[in-house]
Amino acid sequence: MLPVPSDRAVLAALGGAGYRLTAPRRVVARLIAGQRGHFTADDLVARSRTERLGLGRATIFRSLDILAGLGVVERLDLPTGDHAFVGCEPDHHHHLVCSRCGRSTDVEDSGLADLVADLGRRSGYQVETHRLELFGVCPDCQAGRATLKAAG
Amino acid sequence: MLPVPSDRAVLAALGGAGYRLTAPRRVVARLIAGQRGHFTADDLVARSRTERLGLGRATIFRSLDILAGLGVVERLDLPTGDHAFVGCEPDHHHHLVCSRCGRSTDVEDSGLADLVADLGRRSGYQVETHRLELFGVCPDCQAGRATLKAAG
DNA sequence: GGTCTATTGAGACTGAGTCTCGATTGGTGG
DNA sequence: CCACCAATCGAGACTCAGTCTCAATAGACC
Repeated sequence: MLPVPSDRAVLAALGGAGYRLTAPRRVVARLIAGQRGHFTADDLVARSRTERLGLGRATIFRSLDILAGLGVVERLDLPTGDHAFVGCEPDHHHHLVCSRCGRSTDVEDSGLADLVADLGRRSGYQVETHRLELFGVCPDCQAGRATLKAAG
Repeated sequence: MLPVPSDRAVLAALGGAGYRLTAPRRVVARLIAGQRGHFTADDLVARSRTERLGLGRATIFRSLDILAGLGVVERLDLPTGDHAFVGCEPDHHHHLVCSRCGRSTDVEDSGLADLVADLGRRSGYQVETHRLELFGVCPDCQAGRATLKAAG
């Protein structure tokens, strides 16, 4: 149940939206598919450098921008203040992020929608968007089966 | 019901925690107390400059750091990705932020704690912290009584 | 294969936030 | 009221994420 999209899924999303399937974008897709948990733009830049993939800094940021727009990855604000991304399914949901290994799990809205509607009603605000982020320790890490953040 | 702490409250929090009540910190307290909605560190830097308050950049960042630690202000991640702060009461709660005027309202946990506990139970995660941010249009702005973000 | 336009990469640039370090000052004891 | 000393300050250098520009490149479609 890893929320990591395959590189094919990433490319399909790009193609479906009318973006060109360029060589650099294929590489980015592969990098994202290789991420187990959340990752920063700079993680990808670093991998691109160490693995001599030849991706430009700007290209990585641009690609992530597009993919975030398509909902293939989602922006995440870590408690540290860092900006990160996670690969995910493109519908509205929230993230439960492991503070140890970085792996994240999608969480469906369940009762939250009601709660948000209720808060809106009581406050008089016309709520447009909301964001719920949960941070904790995943079952594997609790069990000591610590899966490292580093990906293949 | 503005969640803006008075400058006295800010100073009391500092003093109570053993921090010195220096002249620059009094100025920062006054600036924060004068903010109606959320504000960035740079907003304060800018006001300090235009009003010739003589605050150093580092001092403002340091003060905000301390105050965030004390719970007098809270860090906020705007949907734009910017980092901002809001003055607030120092207990656990969440923010409902007006996307038009920037004013924010504290929201108590109500049903959220249960929801979070439930999500934790179902996912197997041991949830440590969570963050809920709501963005929408406040009653005043809906009514056209647009209160500008700029403060006194 | 040729064309046309989206895309790319290098690198300059911006702006937030941090760090250093000598100068200053609040708070306390005398 | 004054002196003392650690906490704090400000200036400015620095770092690092993210953006922008622009000439060169390369998908997609014919």
